[in-house]
Amino acid sequence: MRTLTAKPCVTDRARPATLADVAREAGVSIATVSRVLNSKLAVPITPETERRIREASDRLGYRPNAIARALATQRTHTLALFTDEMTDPHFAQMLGPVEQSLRERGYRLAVCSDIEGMLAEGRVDGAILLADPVTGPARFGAIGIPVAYVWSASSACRHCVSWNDTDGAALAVRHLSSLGHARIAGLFGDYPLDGAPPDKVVGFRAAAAAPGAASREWLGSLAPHQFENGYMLVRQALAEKRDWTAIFARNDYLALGALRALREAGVAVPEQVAVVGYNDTELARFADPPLTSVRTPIAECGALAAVRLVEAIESGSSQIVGEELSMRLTIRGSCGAGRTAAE
Amino acid sequence: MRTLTAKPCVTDRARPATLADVAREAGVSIATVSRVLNSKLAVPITPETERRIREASDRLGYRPNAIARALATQRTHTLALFTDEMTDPHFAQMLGPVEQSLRERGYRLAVCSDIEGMLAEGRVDGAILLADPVTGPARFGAIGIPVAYVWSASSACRHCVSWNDTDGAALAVRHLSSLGHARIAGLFGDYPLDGAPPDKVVGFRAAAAAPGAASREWLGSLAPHQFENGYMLVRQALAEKRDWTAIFARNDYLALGALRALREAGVAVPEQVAVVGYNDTELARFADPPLTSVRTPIAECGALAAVRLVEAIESGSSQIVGEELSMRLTIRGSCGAGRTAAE
DNA sequence: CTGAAAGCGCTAACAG
DNA sequence: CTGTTAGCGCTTTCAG
Repeated sequence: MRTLTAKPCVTDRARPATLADVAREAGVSIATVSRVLNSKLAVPITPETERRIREASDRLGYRPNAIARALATQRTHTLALFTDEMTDPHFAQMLGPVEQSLRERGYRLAVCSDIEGMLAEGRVDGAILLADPVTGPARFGAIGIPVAYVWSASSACRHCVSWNDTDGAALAVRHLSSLGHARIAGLFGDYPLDGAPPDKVVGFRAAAAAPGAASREWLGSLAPHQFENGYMLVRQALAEKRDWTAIFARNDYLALGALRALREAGVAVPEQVAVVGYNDTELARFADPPLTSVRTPIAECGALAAVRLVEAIESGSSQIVGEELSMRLTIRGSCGAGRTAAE
Repeated sequence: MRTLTAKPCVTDRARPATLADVAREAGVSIATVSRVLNSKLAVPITPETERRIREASDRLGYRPNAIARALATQRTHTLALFTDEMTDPHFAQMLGPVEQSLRERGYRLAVCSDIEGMLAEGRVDGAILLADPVTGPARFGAIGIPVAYVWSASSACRHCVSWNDTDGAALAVRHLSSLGHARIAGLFGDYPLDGAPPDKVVGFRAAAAAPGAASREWLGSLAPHQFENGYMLVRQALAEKRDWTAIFARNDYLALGALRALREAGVAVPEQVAVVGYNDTELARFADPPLTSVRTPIAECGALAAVRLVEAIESGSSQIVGEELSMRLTIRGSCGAGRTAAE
């Protein structure tokens, strides 16, 4: 019985073949084998020698040992991906693209929720950090390897491939305005009130401050989970006078909670109240009505960060050049676009 | 200004301190440093020597180089996690637990959608494969390192930490039966009709074949995406006589599509038709009505696979001992439990 | 064009 | 109790 993989593996001993094995088999030195098999052939090689080596290599099923190579070259061809939110659907959007982007360039991906260690242990050549580039350095310490932050940034910053939540919120609000909504509620739920307000709040306020507009914000934590919290906050708001016609939610969970509260109260979406969410997760797509949601370019940012990091590493520079990718709005049923003349 | 991380890093040179640096600084041999810092102190050390070494180590901010250690010990302390479905919410359930489980044991996680290479390059000590243990070996070839499959298996198999989709489907159907449903539809959508039917279909058929019961199956691909397909299939079924009172869907996407079609047709869930999904993803939790869904223990399987793999690696055995974890049903509103006397 | 030899940073006998 | 000495498997001068 043959195995179905291509790799011939005549020698079935446990230990995989090494350069020395191939060299012995081909009757040449280990240096020559290394040149033929791994260097870019900057050095000329006799065709006959090369043939013998390749044959021997195939026969033994030789595969270079990445660890040994890494030790010799001081390059692991591995990047770390750090996040606190391993199970967040927003994060899930980027994992695949990052891994693929790296693989295409001959790199591998190590994911970790504990970046300290990883970085100092020489296991990776660089790191993609899903973390705030402002507070990150204090948290991760001086990192000896190139890093790329992937995060929302109000202004493009040097090591960061970013999107802009201020823009994102404004995009949503302007869209609602263009649909005729003048009284828009911001559903923000719970966030630390000390310190500067989050970007989304800033963007919301700026865009909702248009002439003739009246905005309000729903804050606080009525329930531990975002969905329930959104539900409770909107329910509470519905108990009062409904002098608002649209809701902008800080994320899809809150928006879904709002949708639930509205339906329960018999308020039609989008006819009576329009709703826009944030992050454009799968939840938005399958909500009923389908949720219009602000789409962050997190996947594209991740892939771009990966590319930039590889470039930086291979060019020997210790910093990546940042870039801000633009936000988009995924329009579905919950905002009522397509039902009015506007936009 | 001080950095906020604990690691003192007095020497700000680019290259991190090595064992040799510490040895020189402490005036001892490199072997002694290695003993003090890394071995389990099986060998007794003079307290004074140890103190000097630890001081020197701290002063230089020494961190052992994982690559060099891996080369010397032939152990990378890294496991690979392979999956084809990097962005699947079902997969997302396991990523966090696996990473954490490994981290607690001093291992790291490399995710990859291309396992070949990874395995042969000596980068990892073992691999968790989200793949069918029956077809996997042919696909991945003879793998030289311990692997743990994580998958649904009809019968417990040696290298597999599994759950059982046959049981899962039966669990859902029996639950519906216990609620009084005798005519249950299986919403399976598209699956290859050559070869043996999928476990869920088998489980459905077995459980739905109870005396007095009448089951039917909705198959086919009316739309490319599962959600739309579920929607279309149910819509089509609704156009005919509705002689069924419950739907068991092969996954949450299909179930959500069903929910949409039912609502659109004015059929009340769960009053007129009960619906049960599969995988218990976030989508189920936030559906309206909240979707009762079969919960696979994929996260627990992943974590257990990680543990077993570490055990196998550290005990030198090349195979893990498999185990089957049991299925559960997460009961929410869509099945109508709690509204009837039954169960 | 090819081989010998010196590491990469660390571990693990083996002496002393 | 501590130091010396081989490697782990590969890359990379430097000779020839």
